[in-house]
Amino acid sequence: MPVITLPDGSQKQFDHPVSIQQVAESIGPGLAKAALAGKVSDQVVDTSHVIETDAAVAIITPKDEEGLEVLRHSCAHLMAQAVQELFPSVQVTIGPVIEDGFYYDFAYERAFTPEDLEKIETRMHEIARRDLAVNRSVMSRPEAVELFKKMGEDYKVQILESIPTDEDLSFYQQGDFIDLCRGPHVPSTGKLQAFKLTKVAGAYWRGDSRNEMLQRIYGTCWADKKDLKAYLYRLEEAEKRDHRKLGKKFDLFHTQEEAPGMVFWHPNGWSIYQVIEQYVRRFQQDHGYQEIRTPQMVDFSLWEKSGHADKFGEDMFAVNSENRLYALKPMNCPCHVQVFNQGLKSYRELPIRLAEFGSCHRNEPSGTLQGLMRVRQFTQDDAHIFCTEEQIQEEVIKFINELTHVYHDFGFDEIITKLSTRPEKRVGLDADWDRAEKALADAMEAKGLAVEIQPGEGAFYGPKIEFSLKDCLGRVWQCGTMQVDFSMPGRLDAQYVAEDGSRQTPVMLHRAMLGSFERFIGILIEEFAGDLPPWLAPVQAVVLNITDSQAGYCEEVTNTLKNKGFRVESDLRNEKIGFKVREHTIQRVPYLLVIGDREVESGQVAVRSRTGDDHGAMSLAAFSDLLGMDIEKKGRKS
RNA sequence: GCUCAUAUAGCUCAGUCGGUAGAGCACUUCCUUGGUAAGGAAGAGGUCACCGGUUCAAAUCCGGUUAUGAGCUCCA
Repeated sequence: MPVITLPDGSQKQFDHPVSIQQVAESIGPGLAKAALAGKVSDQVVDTSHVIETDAAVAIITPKDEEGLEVLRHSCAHLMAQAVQELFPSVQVTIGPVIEDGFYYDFAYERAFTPEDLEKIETRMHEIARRDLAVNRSVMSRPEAVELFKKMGEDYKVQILESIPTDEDLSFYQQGDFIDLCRGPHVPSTGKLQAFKLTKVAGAYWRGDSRNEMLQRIYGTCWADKKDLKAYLYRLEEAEKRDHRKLGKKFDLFHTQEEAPGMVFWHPNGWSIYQVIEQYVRRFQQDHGYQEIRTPQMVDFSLWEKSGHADKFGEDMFAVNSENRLYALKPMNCPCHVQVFNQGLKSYRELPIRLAEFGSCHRNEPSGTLQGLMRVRQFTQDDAHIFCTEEQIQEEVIKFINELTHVYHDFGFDEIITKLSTRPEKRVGLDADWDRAEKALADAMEAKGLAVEIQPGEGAFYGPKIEFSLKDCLGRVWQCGTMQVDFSMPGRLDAQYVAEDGSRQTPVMLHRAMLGSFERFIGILIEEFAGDLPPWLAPVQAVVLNITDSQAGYCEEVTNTLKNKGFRVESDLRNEKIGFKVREHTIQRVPYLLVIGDREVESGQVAVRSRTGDDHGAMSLAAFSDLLGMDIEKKGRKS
């Protein structure tokens, strides 16, 4: 005789065991129709789940986050069923829910084409209209193995074999389609209405590149058609902010076939780059760093000594000259150790913080290149901090403070922070790894950051904190990093004289705030959709004349502002003012200064912003203050 | 690196059944001197990514290469 407690606190008593569906019906027909699943003591279950004892129960509908997940998961099954109906020889593997949708991996003798996707989607709608009941059943492992062997589903058999023998397995069947699945699922296929298949791509079986490649079909699924439409619209809008598109539109940079993964910066793009570099240079000077510059390429033996040749030798650009093998530096650390090694260092000097805007080359696999986000030549705002073990935590906390400040100046408040721990292939003693990981975790905790661990994702020489940002499509890119390294200083013979006169090996902290200028600028462009704040904008204001007669005054105004350090241009073309306003507005120039006879006479400028706001006529001094204040604010959202 | 897709004028794109390429914008010249998101006219501009094959004939069909895009793997 279960007593059901609902989320609003009300209770219902039943004199027999009840299913979630029955509970929903007892509340109302609308809810019964909308019910996708239930929640019993925080566990999501099918609507057919029967409750026998007192419990807290919630009915899950498409409006709930969990409901959406159930829909998406069921949609993956719906797709698998459609694919098997259309392509009977296909083998199904796995089909999980992802952000905004789902995918399912299939093994098939050929790749699916865009036309196949259309057919599959059409078939999915047909199956949904059949409104097949989705039934859960339980089998023992041997039964399940036999079933899938009979069906010729070799991949499913492999999955089953990796599940412990004693566990009972749940299955979901809709029509002729049956799949191994933990569930829960919608009660019937008719609940699936608003979905769309978005793309097909290859994916390795079990995520291992040594395995065969499967066909992965991605789809999206929503509570209703309105939400689906809104999602597709959001995607379209996001694509308009793509830094590669905006890079062309604003004439920032280009790449070309002769230099894959390397950037040709145009004047506008280089202006952004320079402003950022000067900002970071100044910031680091103010925070105890010394800037250095090290060679672009060094003898291969140094990379052998540092351990990089061993792990990344293939991915370095080699330069063979006069019978000597060099490598373009793929990173700056070994070079920084060389600078540290010059002269005898005392413990009194530590920490020593050496910074370099280091240009690096890495021969990244061709398929991984992506706009400015993943390139073969990039420049890091790199620095290495040589310190004692006792100083690690303080330095890490100092760095987190600095990074947060800098990101805030660029308008980023949402930083994804993760701790990556020891990988399988690594150098150094486990005891060192223990201490290094702890030092980073402790510093994160001290700064109130959630310590989310990515096991095995650390560098081969040490663990790291990763600071990541999202691009316009929500893809996460690592930017900042803080890495503890107990091994490289020793390998490269770095030493200092300790208090007791003994020689000690310093700890080296590798850190970058922005990561690479290329990636950071790419994200910056997408974050602001090209509307860069005035302190970063390549051109901060354009001075426009109405007719030729004001040309002289316009140039005077432009020069005055340039002399104050602003980035200002004049546009004296023989075009109508509306045309010029439109052009520079599209180019997202923060301010337009319009000058006609009225302004010449009063010695003022008429100020208009790129948002279309009319600031009216003002003196040049007043405009300088206005722009100056904007620049002072940086990217901060006021 | 792997799977799939794509590559036509500076940019965005069209190009049917295989018959030597087209639009808008941008560019150049001329007219226009106009007060806050497109004034008008004329002109120039392409070895259809590259290499090879099929064909009387290839932007178009086939193969390869390169680059780009999406996803996977990787990422010091």
